Amino acid sequence: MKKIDILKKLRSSRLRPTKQRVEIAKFLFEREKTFHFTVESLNKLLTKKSTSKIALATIYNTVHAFKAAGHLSEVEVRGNKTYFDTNVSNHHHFYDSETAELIDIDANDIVIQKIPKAPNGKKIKNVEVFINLKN
Amino acid sequence: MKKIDILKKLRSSRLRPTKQRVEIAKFLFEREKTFHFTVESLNKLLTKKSTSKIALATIYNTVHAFKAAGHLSEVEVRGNKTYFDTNVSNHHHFYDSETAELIDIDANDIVIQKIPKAPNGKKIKNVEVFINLKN
DNA sequence: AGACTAGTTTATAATTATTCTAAAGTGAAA
DNA sequence: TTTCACTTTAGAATAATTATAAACTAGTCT
Ligand SMILES: [Mn+2]
Ligand SMILES: [Mn+2]
Ligand SMILES: [Zn+2]
Ligand SMILES: [Zn+2]
Repeated sequence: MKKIDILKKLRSSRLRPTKQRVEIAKFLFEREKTFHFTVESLNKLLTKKSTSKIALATIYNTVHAFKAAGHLSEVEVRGNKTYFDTNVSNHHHFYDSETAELIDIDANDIVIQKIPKAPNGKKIKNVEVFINLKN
Repeated sequence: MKKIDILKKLRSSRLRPTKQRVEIAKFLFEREKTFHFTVESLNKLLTKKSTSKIALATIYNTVHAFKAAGHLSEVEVRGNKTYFDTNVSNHHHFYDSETAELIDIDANDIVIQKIPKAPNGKKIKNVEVFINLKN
């Protein structure tokens, strides 16, 4: 994804392409593979990479704005930190608790044969599978 | 589960059956159905139910001790609070984000037909399925 | 360009969940 | 009963996140 696309991406979701947002968006979206991160880890990586430092509150704001715009998804894993995911399609995860690392599993690589019906008055929104790993 | 069993349960895991532990254990384990809770919700329910109040730190200590002893499991759900579960067998969950409620799904009620193999050098510890609900 | 304004960033304070500390209390072994 | 390792407790500390409010800025309007 090139810079012009980053600007389009931001503008199309009514997010002003500020210096900070562009820098964060480039870091997050200009890559081939899915990126899983916490606000803390993103902050560290951005600090290392760039000269201008972005306030932690801005990283929180930006990540939440990107999530609200559908550019990021939130992943639930064990622990008290919130994980985000640049892969916003329906997919699953390996979770390696040794390294606290997530690895994507394509939705097609897991086939569920039997599934219970939703409780009365409720519908199934989506199904998430976590495969916990050990050594 | 009767009181005598509670005492056995505690003693068998080398946990002294103190007044607080017995009270919490009775509240958690003397019930038919699975109970899902956070430390905060447990604290509120215990405060409402009982006359003697138990310190929050004790509830944290006790819940962690019960978990370490295998009497409780921890469930990962969206949100920043840790959820615990009196069902320690391998099972799955519905998650109702409207009510922040978990509902058990028996392991046999979900059959997975196709599953990817674990990354190199890793093994599959277990598979957890979350079925997110909507109205 | 210059002024305007709503949206944004930032440092800092506040909040929430959880863990730590260390002093007082207690179960149970001897 | 005495003893002591284990437990409880109030309160402090830490960690993650959100709120506040003042300063800044992108885009619009002349
Ligand atoms: Mn969580
Ligand atoms: Mn937290
Ligand atoms: Zn992912
Ligand atoms: Zn359960």
